[in-house]
Amino acid sequence: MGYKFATIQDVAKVAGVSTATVSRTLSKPSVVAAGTREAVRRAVEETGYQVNTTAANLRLQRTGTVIVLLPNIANPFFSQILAGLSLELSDAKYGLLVTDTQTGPDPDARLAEYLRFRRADGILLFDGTLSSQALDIPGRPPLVMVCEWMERDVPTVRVNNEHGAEMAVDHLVSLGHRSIGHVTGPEGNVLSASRLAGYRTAMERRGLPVDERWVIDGDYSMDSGAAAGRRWLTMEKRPTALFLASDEMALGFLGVVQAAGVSVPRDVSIVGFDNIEISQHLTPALTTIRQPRTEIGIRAARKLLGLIHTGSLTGPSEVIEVEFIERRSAAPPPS
Amino acid sequence: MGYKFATIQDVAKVAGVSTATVSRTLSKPSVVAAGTREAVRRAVEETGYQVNTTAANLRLQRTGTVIVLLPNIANPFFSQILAGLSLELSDAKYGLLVTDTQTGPDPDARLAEYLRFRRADGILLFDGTLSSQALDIPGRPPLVMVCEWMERDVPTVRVNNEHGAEMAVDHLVSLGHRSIGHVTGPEGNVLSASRLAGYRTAMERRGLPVDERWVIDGDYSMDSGAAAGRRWLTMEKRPTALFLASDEMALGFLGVVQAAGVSVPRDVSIVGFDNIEISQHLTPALTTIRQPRTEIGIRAARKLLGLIHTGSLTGPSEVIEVEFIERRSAAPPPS
DNA sequence: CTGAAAGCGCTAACAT
DNA sequence: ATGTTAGCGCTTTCAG
Repeated sequence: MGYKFATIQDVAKVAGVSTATVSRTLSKPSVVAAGTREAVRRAVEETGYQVNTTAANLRLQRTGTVIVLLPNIANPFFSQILAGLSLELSDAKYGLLVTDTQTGPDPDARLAEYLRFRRADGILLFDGTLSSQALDIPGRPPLVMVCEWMERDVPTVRVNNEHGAEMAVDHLVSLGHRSIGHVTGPEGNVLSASRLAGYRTAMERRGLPVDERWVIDGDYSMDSGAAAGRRWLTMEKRPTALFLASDEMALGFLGVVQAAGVSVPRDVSIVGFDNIEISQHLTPALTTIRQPRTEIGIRAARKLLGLIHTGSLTGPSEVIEVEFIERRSAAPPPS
Repeated sequence: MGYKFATIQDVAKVAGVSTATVSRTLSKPSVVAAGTREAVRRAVEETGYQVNTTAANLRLQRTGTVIVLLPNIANPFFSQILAGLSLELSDAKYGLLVTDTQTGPDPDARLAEYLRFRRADGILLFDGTLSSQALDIPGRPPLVMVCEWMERDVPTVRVNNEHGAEMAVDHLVSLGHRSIGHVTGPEGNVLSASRLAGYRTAMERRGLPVDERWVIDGDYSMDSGAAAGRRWLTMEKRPTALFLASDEMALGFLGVVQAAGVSVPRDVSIVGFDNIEISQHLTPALTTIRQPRTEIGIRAARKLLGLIHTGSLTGPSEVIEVEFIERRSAAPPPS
């Protein structure tokens, strides 16, 4: 505190020019004479001048920051996406304001509140539980939904969940499985729904019946995966393979059935979704569907920057492809 | 874009008072008459006024944001700390500007660059590789080092690593182990050093010799844990137990030795450090040392807010206690 | 090519 | 208790 930063005035004085010239030299060097430019450059050096972003932003009627609304900051799934975002946004000189919708009031109120006292130039929304009308705020900045989506013309960056699910099931089928179960994500979630849809589509396409008892409710968490494992153990007619809608659930499942003396993949095959970091280190290493998280972050950031630039609130959506990763948790069914 | 936000002038006009009164009503309501206060309140409602933080910050000579410098945003270990930070800082109406030191130039340059064009009111530093002189920037805001620390009077919030290591080793000793190995964190890191020191202290205190071949280099990653596992498998005189400086390494270790047909904890006992989320779901569930991450975040945020408030750059450091968590990966040695 | 000057929206002396 | 006013530091017309 108490330290006085050099201002553009100081630079102007030292360089013997006006503040306008200093400002121009810094933002559009081409329009000032080479000699002046050089004098300003020296003065900047001498004074140690650093632009005051707050003042510039006030003048330019912008904030220089982008808000990221996450359902839960603590979820590691988001951290890598965040890395991608950060990369792209800091290149564009935007700050990343991270907050989560879990603490405090509901997402709608949260978004409104956040917009209230901290205007941002753009919003990246990872929370699918936000209601459609929460977006009808006059003067709201452009927004991109990431991973989630809603019934509304909101620009979205997401992953091809259906295709991922189909690849998972196809793999199991090609190994010879005919009774294939599915552990779902939380109900009412578009991601869960599309993974489930992909599962059904693939089964149908291969002419395989789906026994509804094989479709087990989950919520992406390890605990729900463990519960699914206990459920599977008590079934009288167990499916020989399962596609689980998240790696975390696969982990929970694996722990429970292995503890019960079941061998994976000898006795049961499993395929997860996400390719979280631990998956490759499990025993057996988990066969899964990779979501390119850093790329999701980068693409989302670019899309938002584009909207900010053009000042538009709507735009096309992007679907990013997923990748099937074969490891050791799926094998032919026991004969 | 194009949308015009209500300003304090608009509110003043509607309420029939001056802008100063509006401002006062909003920040120090007690000093304005009840009637006026009510009129302003109504005018705010009517106009939909929201304070422009940028303007307020410019006027108040502050930025309203805190920078968080992480070595690697994508590391899930930090995400929960981030959640704690976010909680505390958003209560205090501070924004959280997250960036990582891994992308781009070295941490020193990174810090300098960040301070240059985006002044913050405070810094939370999680990167121990920053050099001491990088902090000697005139006018630099207060800074708190989190988890890491350095030879310098910088306020720090960290965890009692020595004690955690000692508890881990003590537990193994009390189970009857006498040959106990250690897999270290990366070299030159204060955390690694203090966990190693705790290990040596505990061994010495119990009168147990440390065979230097039992001290295996690691770097916290699963891969290095797996390497340690392979190393352990080839030893002619294997230690019956290991304390690993991170849960991730314990995971890697576990995968490798289990794949080789070794049973944990029957054939070898292991204790990790961190209590990452998966640890409780492993088979066997991992005995470990818990770091209270949310609390670390909260305490760090509070300390920084305190410094910002008092305008001081130095202050006492805090050490947060860790907790021993007994699960199933450690048992008496094979007889 | 450069300078003068207005003004972004707000807060805090200072005056009443 | 309230109003007047200066000014935070910057960018950008508009003149010259």
